[in-house]
Amino acid sequence: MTELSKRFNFKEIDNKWCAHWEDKNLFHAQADSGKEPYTIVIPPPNVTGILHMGHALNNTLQDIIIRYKRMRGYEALWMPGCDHAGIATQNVVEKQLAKEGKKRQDIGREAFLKRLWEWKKEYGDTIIHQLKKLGSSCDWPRTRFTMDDGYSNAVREVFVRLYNKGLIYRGEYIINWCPRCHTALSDEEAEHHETQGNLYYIRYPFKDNPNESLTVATTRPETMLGDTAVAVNKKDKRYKDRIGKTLVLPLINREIEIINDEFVDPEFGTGAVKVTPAHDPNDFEMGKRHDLEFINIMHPNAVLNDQAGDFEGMDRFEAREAIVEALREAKYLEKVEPHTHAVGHCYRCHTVVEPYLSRQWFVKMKPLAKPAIDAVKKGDVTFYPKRWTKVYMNWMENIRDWCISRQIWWGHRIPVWYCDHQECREPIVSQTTPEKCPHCGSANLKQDEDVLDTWFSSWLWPFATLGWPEKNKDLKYFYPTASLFTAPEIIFFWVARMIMAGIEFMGEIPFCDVYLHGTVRDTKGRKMSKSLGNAIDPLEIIEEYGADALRFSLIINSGQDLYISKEKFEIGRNFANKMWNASRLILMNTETIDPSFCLGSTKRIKDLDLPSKWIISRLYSTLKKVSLAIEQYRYSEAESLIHEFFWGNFCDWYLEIIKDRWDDPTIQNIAFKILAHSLKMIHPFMPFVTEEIWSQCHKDKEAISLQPWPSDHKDLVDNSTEDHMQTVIDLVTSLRNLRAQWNIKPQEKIQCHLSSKSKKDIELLNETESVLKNLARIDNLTIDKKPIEKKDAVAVIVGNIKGAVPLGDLIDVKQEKERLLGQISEQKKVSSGLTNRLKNKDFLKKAPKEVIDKEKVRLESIHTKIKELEKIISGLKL
RNA sequence: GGGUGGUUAGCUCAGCUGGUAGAGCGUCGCCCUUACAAGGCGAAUGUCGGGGGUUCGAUCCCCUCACCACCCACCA
Repeated sequence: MTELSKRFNFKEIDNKWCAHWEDKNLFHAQADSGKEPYTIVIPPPNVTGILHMGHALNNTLQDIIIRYKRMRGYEALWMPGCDHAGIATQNVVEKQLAKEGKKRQDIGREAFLKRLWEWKKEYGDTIIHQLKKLGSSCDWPRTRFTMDDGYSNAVREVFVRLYNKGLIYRGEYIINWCPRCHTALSDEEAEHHETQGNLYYIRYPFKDNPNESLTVATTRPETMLGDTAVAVNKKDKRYKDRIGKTLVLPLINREIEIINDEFVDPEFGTGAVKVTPAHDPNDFEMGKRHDLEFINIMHPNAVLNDQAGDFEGMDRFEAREAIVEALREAKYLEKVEPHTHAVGHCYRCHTVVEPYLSRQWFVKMKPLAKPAIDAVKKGDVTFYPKRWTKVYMNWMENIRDWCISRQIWWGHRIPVWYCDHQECREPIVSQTTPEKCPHCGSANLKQDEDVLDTWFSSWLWPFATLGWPEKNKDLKYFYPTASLFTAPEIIFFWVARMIMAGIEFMGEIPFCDVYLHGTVRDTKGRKMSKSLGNAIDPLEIIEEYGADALRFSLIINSGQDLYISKEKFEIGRNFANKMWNASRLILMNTETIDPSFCLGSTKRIKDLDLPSKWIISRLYSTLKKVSLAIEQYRYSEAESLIHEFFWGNFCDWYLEIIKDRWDDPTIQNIAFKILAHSLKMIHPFMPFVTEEIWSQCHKDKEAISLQPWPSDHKDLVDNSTEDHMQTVIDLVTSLRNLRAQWNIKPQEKIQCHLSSKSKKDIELLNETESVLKNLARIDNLTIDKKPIEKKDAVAVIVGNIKGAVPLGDLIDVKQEKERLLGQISEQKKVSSGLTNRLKNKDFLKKAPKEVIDKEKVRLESIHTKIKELEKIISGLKL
């Protein structure tokens, strides 16, 4: 038929099909198709840079299911897009700017945003391009961005709705402040790392008796400058009568009171806590409880301010050392102990965050969390693997309010305006830019400078991408989505919040299944990252091995976390090449293909030879298992099944067996059809090779991407056929082993007599005579019911060929008998154990029915096995 | 401090409801047999982390210990 090149030239093919799919807009899904919808939304990659291996994995998983569902006849929509990634993207552009020696303030908000949009254009396009190279079958014309016009509209709508519902409020609280990014961070954005620090013990002298003092312990001594009390627990006998006394704060001589608070743990440190309400979340709470003064000692860049006395102008860590030194000199420092504790770091720039008092916008989360907890409890949303349910629940049940304002420029500006009139205190919260103040009518309004947390837009992704708040047919048809594929890292950031938003704004969960995949790591188990320099660039792998190889290799390794090195991609490359060459063989030998030929014609099946029946049965049993595995998100297993079938069964055995039978049109048709079905089955995993081969052998047909998934044929799955063929395979293997053991050259043929006691076996041997001859390279094969003499044979197989005993010499019947007797006594032991159990009343009472039935079946099978063995023994001739 | 996952062949991992251990890579033989050397055929290698328990039988279930990894947490 067609001449294909000897090696699979993936570069050419990848590009060809990439372009083809896009030109034909093959993956566009429409609301009025009349089919059942199947929707997934992409976890929008950040426009910070290029795709990494984690994205490759994530998107391959999604592409597999969406291609599969499309072939299954669903109106399959995969919504693509990117996330503006507020702080992250602003950071990279600021870095770029820094190279020119500028700060964002130097060029102003407008110019800075312009640069960000330029960046977004470039990197957004790159990311989409890379997704395409990976083979992702997204609905490209629908591509969305979390800051495009319609989307911004959705964000404002949500803000206004929540505000009006009383779920958004503004307040002064301790938040996580990144002194480098100059912005508030949510609790989730502060990453806690175990850090080696010190516990400093400091003496605070009493006012009325400076010779006496009370010792407090702290990890951040510099915050003492903002202390406005010392707290002890009244249950603590040591300090009970000190409550209410006054201390003098060293270095700055402020008078502070000793207060009682339940929070204090007498066991920790000295049992006395310095209270810094403006610089610690717990102290903040205590400060409110006791009406203490809040003294802010730092500028937003973590440099000490005028409250710091002599230390003004020092950076916080510089000040720490200086203060410790000063305390030491003044003999206030009692001791320093090493102490490891969890310190919060900015998730974007890894700067140590500072608990900082600041006025921010928050979302009240408890009311939103409740229905989202119920949805998971009820099973409306299911996590895969199951264990993540607990992680989700744990967070949701202890959820805290969400700080959503960020002091950066890149993002959705908070839709709040303030009137410059002193009396108009109420902020004006509005969908659209208000003309004038509703209270005083002044047109002098100023919009809030801050922008919203990135996730405040991302959490709307499943419906905002479909046009919400507009009520259109897309939204109605495609929402809710079916499944979400993402990394466990963002279960709180994103997954949980999407569930809450979906229920709150759509009245319905946003997705039914959440599949959390592993993290891609290097072979040492470290996370792949640019900064570590251990990242493997997916594009490089695509260049070197092909997109199919990348996809296949990633998925087959994807049970848990993936430990990836470059060599791991060979398995995919080799498999793609194998498919290519098997197809080449078939295409070279199939001149006369009957287009109406169908594997499923039962009439013909009966007359086929064993290997053909076998490969058809194997195809359909594999197909069934693969479908099930895909539906259950067990993709690596699906690939193993495919690999085993296509390579291990079809190529290694079937194609070898039919090698000299290509002139038979039935054989041609079978081989061709098996290939065609295999291509369909493999297509979701390796779209490029399969598309190319398909196009080579189905010139008149549409792309394989649009072909229906092969239908099930339960009637063609035949276990006994598979068993029989397995017997033949075992026999051939045994004979091959013998050849190897005896050092018989491959070219050399051997003579062989085969014999069996079983009539069925003899039939099987007769039926597969040519297979045996060819594959085991046997000349003069004779099949005899009787054991034969040594001088006539090189290999003798006696007994039931299922447990064939290949021997170079005439079989030692005595030895064989002993072996079998051993087996029998082993089986009898088990049988008596089982019998005892089945008589045991306790067991019968306690065990569930299925267990008892299973044991009964088991016992029965043991009995028949014993009988079989006995039969074989009686048949052994001495 | 709480939680989760892991510990199986030299390496990376399968092993779904308990029944005498599997794959890929690597290693070692023999083959350039015209689909494929990115290939074929064959071989070797495991007290299934330690200890205990349940069972006729445990890699699998229960307890316990050890180690590794990750997540969460306001003990200053």
